[in-house]
Amino acid sequence: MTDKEPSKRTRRSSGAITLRDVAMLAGVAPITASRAINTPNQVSPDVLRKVQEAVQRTGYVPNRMAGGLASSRSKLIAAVVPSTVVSVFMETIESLNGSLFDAGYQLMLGQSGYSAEREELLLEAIIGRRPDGIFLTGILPPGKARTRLLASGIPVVETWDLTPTPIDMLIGFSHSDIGREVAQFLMQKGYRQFAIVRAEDERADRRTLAFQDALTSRGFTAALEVNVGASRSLKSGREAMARILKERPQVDAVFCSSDLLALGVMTEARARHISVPNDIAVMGFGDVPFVADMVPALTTVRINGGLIGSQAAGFLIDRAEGRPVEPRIVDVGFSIVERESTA
Amino acid sequence: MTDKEPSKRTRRSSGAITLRDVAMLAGVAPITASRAINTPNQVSPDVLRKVQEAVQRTGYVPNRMAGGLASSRSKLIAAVVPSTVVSVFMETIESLNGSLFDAGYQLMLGQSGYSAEREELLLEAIIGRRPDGIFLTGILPPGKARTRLLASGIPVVETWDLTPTPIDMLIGFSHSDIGREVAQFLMQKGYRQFAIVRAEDERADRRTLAFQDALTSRGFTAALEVNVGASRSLKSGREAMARILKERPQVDAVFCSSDLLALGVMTEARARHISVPNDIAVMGFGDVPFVADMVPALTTVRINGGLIGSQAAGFLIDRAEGRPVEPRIVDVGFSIVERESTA
DNA sequence: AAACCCAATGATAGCGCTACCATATCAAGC
DNA sequence: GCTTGATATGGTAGCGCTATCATTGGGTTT
Repeated sequence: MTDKEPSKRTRRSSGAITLRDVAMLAGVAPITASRAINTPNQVSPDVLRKVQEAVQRTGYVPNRMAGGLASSRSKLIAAVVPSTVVSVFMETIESLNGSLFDAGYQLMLGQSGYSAEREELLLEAIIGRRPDGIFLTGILPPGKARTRLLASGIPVVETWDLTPTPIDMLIGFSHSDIGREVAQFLMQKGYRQFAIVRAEDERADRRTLAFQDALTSRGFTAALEVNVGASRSLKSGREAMARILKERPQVDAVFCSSDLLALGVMTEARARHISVPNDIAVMGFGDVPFVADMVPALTTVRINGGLIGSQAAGFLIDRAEGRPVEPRIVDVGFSIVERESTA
Repeated sequence: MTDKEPSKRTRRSSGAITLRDVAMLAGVAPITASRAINTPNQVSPDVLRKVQEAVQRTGYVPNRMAGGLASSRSKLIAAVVPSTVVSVFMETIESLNGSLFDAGYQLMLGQSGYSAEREELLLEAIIGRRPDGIFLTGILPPGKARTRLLASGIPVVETWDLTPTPIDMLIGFSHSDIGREVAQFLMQKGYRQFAIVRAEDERADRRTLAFQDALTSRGFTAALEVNVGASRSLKSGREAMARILKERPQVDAVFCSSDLLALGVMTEARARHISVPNDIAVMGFGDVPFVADMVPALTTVRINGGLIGSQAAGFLIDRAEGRPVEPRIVDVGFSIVERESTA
């Protein structure tokens, strides 16, 4: 019970093994132990061995908070995803996380889509961690958040969209192009009367607009537009289909804002013994894994979400390590996957 | 170009506004500014106002790495989720993240399910951040990782399962109970010949075992078991159904390891003009949002994933803030949601 | 042989914050 | 008046690590 005995765990110290302990055990200075761990080719084989042994023996795990503070490099990347469980983004996040992990970075998750006040808190929480980069699902419109982010100086990738004025870096695709090309695809297939089922969402706006433009500029009647609001559920797809059949029964092709909505449209059609694609064609957006194997298999727009994630990781890591990224805007494009729901 | 001018951004310093800057502007000591920000009721109204003004004017955001290092409290929680995109867990993660955020904690994401070597690296990465708690999707079997985690002293919640020997805290439900109750439910409905479609997964094992036990103990023939391996896709559900129809066409009820597999089974049935539930009943597991609105609507086992997440957040926060958690094992149960796919 | 270089190691001084202890002030209690 | 105690503020010393600048002791070079 003497004070001499250094009883480790005080209120101040966490009591965990530190670099100092390892260095002592290995008989070298702390800084040398640090080098042995972080830049092993800067130390002699002998020192390396001794330090590695000490690490093994003690179970030492470097404290990344301390390291980050000292080096101003947190090795953390923050990702902001919408709060609605949209599995389309999962592929991206997974691939992002995987690529980051391989490079020794960790992912911190933030959810957007609540109140403006919470959005502000989220930004604060993110900046407070001093991440080496920020991944945004979508693009950030001008406003306080954007200004704040810009001021923070942290590298940012916006994704899933294209704009000539990104905050910093951008990896996405053109929603207008999608709207136009889907319209062209359907017209070319011989469909004449269109409907569009869409969520309340700025990107869906642009797809819709381009879709309509392509239609009317070729002399077609504008598509019947059904806005399902915030809910992107299968159920809203069914309800939308019911409305389409009531308001404009002659419709022969429906373009949906998401695969789930398309699934709802097909479900409602089936419930009413309307054949897809014989009576009506259906297209989705997203190409979630299971739509390929449904009956009928869904024709949809495929986005390579994994590519967006890994590419974003690459950009963010490059910037974090001081390498410039050029060009900063990448269009990963999209593809129309033709299956059975369009004949 | 004089050295006198403190040109801020050196290689050493990040150049960002620090607490010191804020304190100077407010005319108080750094420690007082710290209190004004973190424990405002410990300072006078006058000081509070001055500090808040200074924070506003400078756009100061506290550096959480520095704070964490000084206080040994990172306000970080690490969550480990399986790498396969399984949307069942998303609800949990979202709710976990939301609850944590409200309490001022951030979520760090780690993906498991790769190699053992990567698992080790993941654990290292997590411990290196000194999180105040760790959330595990599933339970951790005895082994190096478990030992390591235990040794780290970090509070851990395991979830989605029940075991009498958790690492620390546990929030889950009994897979055996599910297998048994589903069997009882189906038997009581009058079904006689069963099949079970399952993924290669230890938890599915236990559901299957209990399902079979319940069957045979009541004198029924054991269910035909189709193991779809690691792939939980709709496609494997279809293939499984094809096998069932070939190997044991008299089957009148199929219990699936996931809703997606059930969807596959129903899809294959429909493709072959076999009616669900008239010719064959189908049950899923998970109750993902859209299965309620399909035709026929899927009877399934519902897990309250959101509850698991918020409950876990509560536990972790309590422990992080020094409050004991008792009891440490919580069974959140499950419910069988009866819909149209079982008549 | 003097000058130089380079690889390996170490000492020092922070990074930006908070725990801990010290001090100052003032009202209440006797 | 003097102790007591509560409240408000400040000083100091780290948290565990790395940037930066020495220092050492061989080799090379001409």
